[in-house]
Amino acid sequence: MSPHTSASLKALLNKRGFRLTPQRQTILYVFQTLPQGNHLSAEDLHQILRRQGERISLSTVYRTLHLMAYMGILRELELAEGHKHYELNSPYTEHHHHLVCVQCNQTIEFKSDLIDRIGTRQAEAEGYHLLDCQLTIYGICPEAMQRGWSRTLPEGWRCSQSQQRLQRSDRDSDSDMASRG
Amino acid sequence: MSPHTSASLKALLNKRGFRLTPQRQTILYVFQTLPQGNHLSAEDLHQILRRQGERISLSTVYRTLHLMAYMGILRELELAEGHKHYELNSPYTEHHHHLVCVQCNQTIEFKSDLIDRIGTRQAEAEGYHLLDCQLTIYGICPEAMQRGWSRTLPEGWRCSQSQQRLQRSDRDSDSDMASRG
DNA sequence: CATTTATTGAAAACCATTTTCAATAATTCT
DNA sequence: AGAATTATTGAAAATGGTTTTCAATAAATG
Ligand SMILES: [Mn+2]
Ligand SMILES: [Mn+2]
Ligand SMILES: [Zn+2]
Ligand SMILES: [Zn+2]
Repeated sequence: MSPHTSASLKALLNKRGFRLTPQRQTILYVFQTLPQGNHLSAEDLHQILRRQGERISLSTVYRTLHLMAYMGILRELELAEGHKHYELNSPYTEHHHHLVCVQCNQTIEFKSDLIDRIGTRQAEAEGYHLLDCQLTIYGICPEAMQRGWSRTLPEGWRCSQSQQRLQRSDRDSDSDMASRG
Repeated sequence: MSPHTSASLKALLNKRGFRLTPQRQTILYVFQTLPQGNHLSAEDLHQILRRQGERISLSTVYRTLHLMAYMGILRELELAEGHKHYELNSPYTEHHHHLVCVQCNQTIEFKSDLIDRIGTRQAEAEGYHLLDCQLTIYGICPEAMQRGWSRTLPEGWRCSQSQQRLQRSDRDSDSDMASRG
């Protein structure tokens, strides 16, 4: 599907009583020209904007992200600890899922119609109006493992979600765990 | 698989240099006796504890949640805006996924070996050490829709993530959007 | 062009979570 | 068992991402 033009964005906004502002146009443009596979936090976006000479306040960045996620233009993702990430939503970008390293936050995208179908079916089955479905796989990337990241999980464990940030006292055995995401 | 006893928990902790404390035992017990399908935030857990007469500080609650998630005893979930939720992890609870209403936060669990298999395969394919994979489906529950929650997404849209909390000014058309998760 | 009212930026407020630090207590070591 | 070691705790302060406030500005509408 074709990306939004100023006109189509304006129409979309006005239809709901919102207004087209230069700030919103600029922010959408950042996402539209962002290489596939990039995911921006509010702070990321704010940095990019000021690097481009735009002077859009952080408040407006947050407000615009919310607005566009609400309108379905952006998709909100929980990829890292502490802050959300955003990307263009389908159908402007193909719907996909994420595999993310809890150590270094490297993120790999992958598609799966099967998962999308399961998500759709499940929502239907419960009478829900589907908004989004995202399979997020958490793991440790090969590089992080080489870098000495070990996790001996209790025997029998099949799937266990990791956590950064334990107490300071963990420097010995799991030294890099204390690092911030 | 059998749940943790004080002894097995102690062994698990000591193996990594952690210690068994009454607080940790108590917190694990709360999760073990929690009805399937319940998901606790740090604050939830803290409330339950003090209702039970236990006087465990909120700091310790947070620390214990992190520790147990790190050890794979608990699973960390992103079900609502603003705070994480925790539940017993597999294999003590069967691995499953979630369908959640972005309006009222009602959460429905469902199993899917197919998804688990896709997650496992995908992690393997990239050489990742798998920690967890969770399909989270966001939608609007039937009750919320009846309650007048509408969302006309742009035509062609297939999957779009919703957002609470827009500007104050949205009271008119989407009045209940401003409510907190 | 005038009117209405959504939007913006700057600063302050918020609030879930984390950290600090001194006191306490679980483990380990005689 | 008792002493030594050091992980853990609670209370309070700090943090940091996000939200709100509010007066000024500027889209939209007619
Ligand atoms: Mn993506
Ligand atoms: Mn669950
Ligand atoms: Zn990594
Ligand atoms: Zn609902």
